[in-house]
Amino acid sequence: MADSEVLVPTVFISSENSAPIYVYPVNPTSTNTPGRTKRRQVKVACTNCQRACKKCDEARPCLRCVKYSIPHACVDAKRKARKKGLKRGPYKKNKDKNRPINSQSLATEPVSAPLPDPKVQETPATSSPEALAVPERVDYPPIYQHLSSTPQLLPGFHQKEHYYQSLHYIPPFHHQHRFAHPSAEHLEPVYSHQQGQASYHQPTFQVQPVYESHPPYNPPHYIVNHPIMVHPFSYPYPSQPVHEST
DNA sequence: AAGGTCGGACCCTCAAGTCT
DNA sequence: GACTTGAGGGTCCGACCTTG
Repeated sequence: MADSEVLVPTVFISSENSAPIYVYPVNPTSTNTPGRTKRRQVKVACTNCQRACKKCDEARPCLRCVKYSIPHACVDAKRKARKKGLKRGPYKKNKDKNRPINSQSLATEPVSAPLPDPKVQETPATSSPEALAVPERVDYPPIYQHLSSTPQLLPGFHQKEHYYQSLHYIPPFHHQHRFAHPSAEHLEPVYSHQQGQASYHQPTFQVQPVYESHPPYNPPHYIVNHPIMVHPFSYPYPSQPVHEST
C-alpha cells in the first residue's frame, strides 16, 4: 500500500445544467484507528448543549439551539475556576532529556501499535523529528466548493473564523436525515453568523475536512457528504445555489 | 422515528514541578 | 524564565431510554 493514496472521487450529476459533484471517499485508515483525526471541542459549550451532552459550536446561538428554535436561550456555560495550591508531588524523571518525546515509543513499539497518544501522534518512521509533527489543527479552513475536480475557494471567501465552526459541524449519522432537504427549490432560514440574523440558503452539500495521517500532511481533502444536507455557508450568496454558474 | 438522557472516553488548560 | 508534567474540569460520542 502506498503511503499517500490518491482518493478517487465518485461523480454525481444531479441535472443537465448543474456541474458534476465530486464526492471523495473517506480514507479508511484515517477514521477509526491510529491516525484518525482528533476530536475537536469548543472552548465553552452553551448551557443547552452542555446539559444535553451534545456537540456545540462557538457561534451564539449555536446551530443546535437554532435547530431547536431556542436561540434566545443559547448562552455560554459558566466554567469553574481551577483550584490553586494543590500539591502534586515530584514528577517522574525523564532519564534521556535529549531524546525526542516520542522516540521511545517508536523504538519499543511496533508500527501497528494501538491508538497513539493524541498529543504525540505516532507516524511511520521518518528521518527527522520535524517530519513527525502532525499539525494539531488547521484553523479556519477556507470554504471550498466541490463542483470541480479540484476544490476551489469560493469567490469572496477568505479564511474567516465566522465560518469555521459551521464547517466542522458534522451531525451524528443517525441524525443526518434531519438535515436532508426534500426540495431543491425550497429555501430554509438559517442563522447567519456574520450578520447576527436569519438569512436564507440553498440546500446543498456539507463538506468535511479529511486530514492526511502520514507525511507530508498536505492541506486537508474536503469530502462532500451525501445525501444532500444543509450548507451552512449561504452568506454572501443567500439566494444563489453554490454551483450555479454562467 | 425523533428526541432526550447520561456514562465515560476524550480533550484542553494551566498551576506545580523541573530544568537551564 | 522556559519548559514539562499531569490532573482538574470540560466537551461530546454513542448507547440506551422515552415519547408520540
